[in-house]
Amino acid sequence: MNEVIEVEQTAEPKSKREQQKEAKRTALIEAALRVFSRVGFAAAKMDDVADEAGVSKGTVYLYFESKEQLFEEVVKVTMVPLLDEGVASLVEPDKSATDRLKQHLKFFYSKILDSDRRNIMRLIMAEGPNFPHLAEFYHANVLSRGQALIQAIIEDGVARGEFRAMPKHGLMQNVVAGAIVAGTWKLVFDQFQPLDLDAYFETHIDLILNGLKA
Amino acid sequence: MNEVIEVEQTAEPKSKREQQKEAKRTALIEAALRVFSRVGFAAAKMDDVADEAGVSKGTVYLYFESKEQLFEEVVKVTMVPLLDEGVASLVEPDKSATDRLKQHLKFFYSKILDSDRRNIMRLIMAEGPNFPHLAEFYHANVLSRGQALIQAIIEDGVARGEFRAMPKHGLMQNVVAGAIVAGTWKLVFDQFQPLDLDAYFETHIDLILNGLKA
Amino acid sequence: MNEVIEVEQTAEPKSKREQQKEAKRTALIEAALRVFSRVGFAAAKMDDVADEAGVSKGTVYLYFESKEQLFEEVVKVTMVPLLDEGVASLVEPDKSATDRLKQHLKFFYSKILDSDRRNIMRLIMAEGPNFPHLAEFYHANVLSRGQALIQAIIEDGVARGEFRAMPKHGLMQNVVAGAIVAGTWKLVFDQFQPLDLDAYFETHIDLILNGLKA
Amino acid sequence: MNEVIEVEQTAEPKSKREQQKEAKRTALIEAALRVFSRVGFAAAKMDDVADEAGVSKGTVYLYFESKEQLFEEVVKVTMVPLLDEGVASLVEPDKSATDRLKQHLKFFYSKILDSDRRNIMRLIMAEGPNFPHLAEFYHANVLSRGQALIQAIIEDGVARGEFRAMPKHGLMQNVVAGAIVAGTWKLVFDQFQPLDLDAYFETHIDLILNGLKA
DNA sequence: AATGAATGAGAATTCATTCAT
DNA sequence: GATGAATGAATTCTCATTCAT
Repeated sequence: MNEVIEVEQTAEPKSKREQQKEAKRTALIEAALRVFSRVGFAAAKMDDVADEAGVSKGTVYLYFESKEQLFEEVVKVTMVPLLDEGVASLVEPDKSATDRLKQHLKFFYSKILDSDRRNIMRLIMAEGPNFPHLAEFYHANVLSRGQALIQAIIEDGVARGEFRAMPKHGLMQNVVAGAIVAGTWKLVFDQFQPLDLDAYFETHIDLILNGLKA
Repeated sequence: MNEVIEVEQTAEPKSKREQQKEAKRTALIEAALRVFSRVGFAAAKMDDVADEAGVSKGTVYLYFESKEQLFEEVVKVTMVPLLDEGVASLVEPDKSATDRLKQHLKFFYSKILDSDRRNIMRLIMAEGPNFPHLAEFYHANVLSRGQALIQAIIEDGVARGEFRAMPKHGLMQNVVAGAIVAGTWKLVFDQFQPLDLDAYFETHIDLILNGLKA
Repeated sequence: MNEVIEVEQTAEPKSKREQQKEAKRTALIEAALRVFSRVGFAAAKMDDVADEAGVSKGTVYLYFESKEQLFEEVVKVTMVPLLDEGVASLVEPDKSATDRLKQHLKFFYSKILDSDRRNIMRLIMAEGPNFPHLAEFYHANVLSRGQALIQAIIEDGVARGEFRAMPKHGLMQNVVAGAIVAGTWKLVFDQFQPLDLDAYFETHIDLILNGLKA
Repeated sequence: MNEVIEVEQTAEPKSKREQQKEAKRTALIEAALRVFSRVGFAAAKMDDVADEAGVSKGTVYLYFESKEQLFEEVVKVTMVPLLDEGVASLVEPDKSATDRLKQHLKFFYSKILDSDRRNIMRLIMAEGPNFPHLAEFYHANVLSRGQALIQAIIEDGVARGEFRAMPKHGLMQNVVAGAIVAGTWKLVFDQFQPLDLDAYFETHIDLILNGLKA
C-alpha cells in the first residue's frame, strides 16, 4: 500500500478553536478508519478508537453521537472526496474513451485497492445490510456517481466508435467488478494465494477493453 | 431467490438415535445459515439460532463447540457440495469452451447468487480477516477448486482456438468478478437500485466472452 | 502415596443383581473420589465422574440423588471404615500408651495422609461451611470417634504415669494437628517446598510425645 | 471475633480522583473478603461482591481483571501486611525465646484465627491446588517468612539452652499446626462442638513449649 | 437398568454510553 | 472542553438434572 489516507479538511479559515476542533475530529476519523479496518465494525471498541487518536473515551462522544454515526462519518469522509477527484479528472474530453477508462480504473486501483480504503469497501459489504441508512448514502454519493462516470465514458466510446453497443444493465458493475474482487482478495485470501495488483490490473484492463471493443 | 438450501445428509443408514442427531445437526446448520444471513456473524445470537431451530439454548452447544465453529460449519456445509456438483457437471468435453463457461457461470448465478448462499459469500468477504482459519479452508476447498475449473475451460478454449491467449494472473477472478459483485449488490444495494439478475447475467457473459474471444 | 483406596463392600451375600449394583455404586464412589480430589467439589462435573466410572451421565443419577449426595457418600464410605479399623486396633491394652499413640498416628499418616484420602480432609475443610449436614456427619462419625480414641489413650497414659496431666480442651486437636497440616501441605505447597512425610512424622511424634511426657 | 479487617492504604497523598479510586479498590477487596469468606471461591458471585461494595457489576472489572485475580488480591492484601507486623515485633532480643514464641503464637491467634482472616487461611488450603500461582505467592510471601520467624526463635532458644535440639524437618509446621487446626475447626465444626480459643491456646502453648523444652 | 439428548437457569465478562469532576 | 469512572444491558457458554428411548 502506497498511500496514507488523510482526511481532507474543509477549506474556509476558522478561528483557532474551530481549527483545533476540526483537527481533532479529523484525527478521530482517521483513528476510527484504522480500527474499523483492523477488526470490523462490531469488534471495534470505542476505547480503541480513543486510544488510537490519543484522546479519552469520553471525548469521542463529544464529536460523534454514537459508534454508528462515527462509522458513517468514516465512510463519508474517506470515500466522497475521491469521487470529487475522479469527477474532476474527467475533464479531458480530447483523450480517447479507452484511455480515460484505463485512467479511471488505474485511479480506482491506486486510491482504493492499494490503501486502507479497500477496507471501507469491505465494511460496506459486511455491514451494509445492518446499516441501510449508510448503504443508501454510499449508493447515492459514491456508487451512483462512479456509475455515471463510467457510463459516460463508455457511451462516449460508443459514440466515437471505440466501443461496441452493449447491454447496459449492470455494465458499470461488470466493468469495475474485477477491481472490487481484487480488493477483497487482498484482504481475505492474499496470505494463501498472493495477488500482484499490477499484473492483476493488466489482466483486468485487457479483458474488459477487449470485451468492450467494437 | 428460487431455491431453499437444504444441507445434504450423509448416505449411510444409522440407528434412529443417530439419524435424529444428524437431522438436528442439519436443522441447526440451516437455522444458523438463516440467522447469519440475516444479521451477520457478530450480531447473530446463539439464542436466535436455537429458537430458529426450535431447540433450547444449551442444545446448540451439544452440536457445535462455539459460535465460531458453528459459523465455519455453515460455510463448509453450504458451499463445498456445490463445488462437487460443479466439478461433476464438467464432464462434457464435446461442448465448446464457450458453452461450458456459460454453463458454469449460469450454475454460479442460480446456485449461489440467487439463494441464501450469496450471504455466505458476503460473510466470507466480511468476516474472512477475523477467521483466517475459515478463509484458508474456503480458499483451499472452494476457491482453488473453482479456479481450477474455470482455468481448465479457458485453457481448453485457447487450445481450440475459441479464446485468445491472455495474461493469466487473476484471470479467473476477473472472469467471475461480475458475479461476485452481483451477489453483493443484491444484498446491499438492491433496494436503492434493483438489479435484474437475468439481464445482469447477459451483460456479464457478453462482456467476458467478448473479452476472451480470439 | 502407597495405597489405592478401595471402597469396602458390605459383607452379606446378595443376589447377582444386587452385587452388580453394589459394585457399580462402589465404582462410582471411587471415581467420584478421584474427580473430587482432582478439582474440588464445585469444579467437579458429573460427566467426569461418569466417564471416570465408565458409565453414562444418566446412570450416576440412578445411584445418587444429586452431586451433593454423591459427595457425602464419598466422604462416608471413604472415612468411616477407617475409624472402625482404628478402633479395632485399640484393643491391645498391654502396650504402653506411648506406643499406642505412636501406632495410631502412624496409622493416620499411612491411611490418610499418604493416600487420596487426604483430599477428603481438604474437601471437608473447603466445603464444610457449604455443607453443614456433611460437616455434622463428619464430626459425629469421624472426628468424635477419633477424638475419643486419642483421649482414651492419653487418659490411660496419665493413669499409668506415662503422661503428665494436661488441660483437656483441644488436646486431641493439638495432638493430631501436625498430621492435618502435613496433609494440607502436601496438597498445596509440596511443589514449592517438598515435605518428607517420614521425617515429618518423626518430628511430629517427637514433639508431641515430649510435650505430653510426665 | 474481635477485629474488623481493614485493608491498609498506601501512604503517599494523591489527587482526589486517585484517592477515591484507591478507596473503592479497598472497599471492593473488603467486600470480596466477606463474600469469599461466606461462600468460598467457586460459589462467590461477582455480582454479590459488587452489591456488597455498593457498586455495579461492571465496576468490579474496572479494578480487577477477573474473579481469580480478585481472589488473589484479597489474599495478598489480607495476609502480607500481617507478616510485616509480625516481623517488626520480633525485635526484642532480650526476651526469652519462650516468651517470644508465646508472643508470636498469641499474635497468630488474635490476628488470624479470631478474625475473617481465618477464612483466607481456609481458602488457601481449599483452593490452593486450583491456584498454583496463588499458592506459590502465599508460600513465598507468607509461609516462608513465618517459617523463618519461628525457626529463628527456636534456634535462639536452643542456643540459650531453653529448648532442646530437635529434628528440624517440619518443625515450624508442627509448632504452628495447632493454630491452623483451631482456625479450621472454628469455621467448620464449631457449631457442633464449640471451641474456646483462649482455652485452646493454653493447651496448644502448653503442649508445644513442653515438647520443645530442654 | 442404562443411555445420552435436551433443557434452561445461572454466571462471568464485555463495552457502548453517560455524567460528575 | 476533556476526562475516565461508573453503569447495566446483553451475550456466550456451562452443567446439574430430567426424561424419552
